[in-house]
Amino acid sequence: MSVKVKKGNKKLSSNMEDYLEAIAVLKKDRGVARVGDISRLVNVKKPSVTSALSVLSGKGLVVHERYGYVEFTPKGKIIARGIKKRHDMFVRFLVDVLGIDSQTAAEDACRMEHTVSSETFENLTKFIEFVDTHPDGDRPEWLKRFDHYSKTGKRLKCTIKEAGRRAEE
Amino acid sequence: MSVKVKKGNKKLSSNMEDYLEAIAVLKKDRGVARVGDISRLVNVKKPSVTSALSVLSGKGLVVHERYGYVEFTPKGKIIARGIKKRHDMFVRFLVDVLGIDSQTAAEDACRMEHTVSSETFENLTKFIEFVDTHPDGDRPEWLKRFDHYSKTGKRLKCTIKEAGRRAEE
DNA sequence: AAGATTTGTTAAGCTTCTCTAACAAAGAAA
DNA sequence: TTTCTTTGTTAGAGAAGCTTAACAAATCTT
Repeated sequence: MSVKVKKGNKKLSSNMEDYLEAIAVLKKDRGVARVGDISRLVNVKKPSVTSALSVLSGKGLVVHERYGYVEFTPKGKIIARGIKKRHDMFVRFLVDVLGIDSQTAAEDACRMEHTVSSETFENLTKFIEFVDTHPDGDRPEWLKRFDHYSKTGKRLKCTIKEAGRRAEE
Repeated sequence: MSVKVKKGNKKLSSNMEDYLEAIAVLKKDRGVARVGDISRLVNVKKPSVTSALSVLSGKGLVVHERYGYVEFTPKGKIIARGIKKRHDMFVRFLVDVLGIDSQTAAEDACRMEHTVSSETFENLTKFIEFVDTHPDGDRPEWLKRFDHYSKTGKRLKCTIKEAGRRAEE
């Protein structure tokens, strides 16, 4: 016989993901997460936070007693960690590869992080790893070429060093 | 003295962008866009399309008379073109760079395309250009290295040709 | 042309998420 | 402790978008 209780096992909306993420950030930065801080971070009014918390609570992701701090359940903590991972990954891609300024990157990441399939997430992660763990020097040669292409619209046919020498002429 | 008519100049919601995009696709593929086809493409019921069309109509982006085909206004056509550009660019990135299968890439692109800032869009466009207009051969050497890294988790320290030779051993 | 089928619209209602206004609890200060 | 201030909650309402059910127009068939 089937269970009647709402399981709340559906996928989270991106709004709810935002709340979870904000809570994670606050707990990390200040130790505790309070309604007012969440509302500031997510950029909504406090009543919206209260109602979001009751939703998340219903899904078994946070614990929140009236007028108290917000805590994660173990399940909530795991999900929040996953969200943060995706977020950071996007920021890294936008900043490290595309050269977006970190302010804009953070904003874009906040929106993009809710939309990717796990395939894309995985491959993008690998891509960033590939870039960031590059052996020779901080930044791969080809990315330096991209930087140049991005700035000037022109391809470098030679190495950066040669280009540097030329530029000095 | 200020105009009282609703100008409808606000930014489009991503839902409305989806409708515009669907209309563009249909007009391109079949010459005309009808409510039923749009509803299938966007994956909503027909009444949702009808009401979306009245919104888009109110914003001066489409023309739609009862029981008739849907047409773009000049303004609508321009906007739809922009949306399609972003969409295609994402698909190219996901497929050409990350190696996502085109089915998943299309789905992801549909969601991601609504979320990027113009900075990110521009830089991502440049990045794709940089990749796709690579001079020597179809695919840049470093991307081949990424493909390998992605598949095996191991970096190639040598050229692909050498790796190929090794693999044959 | 008459009826049957397909296609589109209207009406009404639900869900999610937001807001403002008003109130209640907690904490700080007197 | 009584009052003031800050913080949080409740209630009520509204925007967007979606759905189903019922109806109307258009099109196809014969």
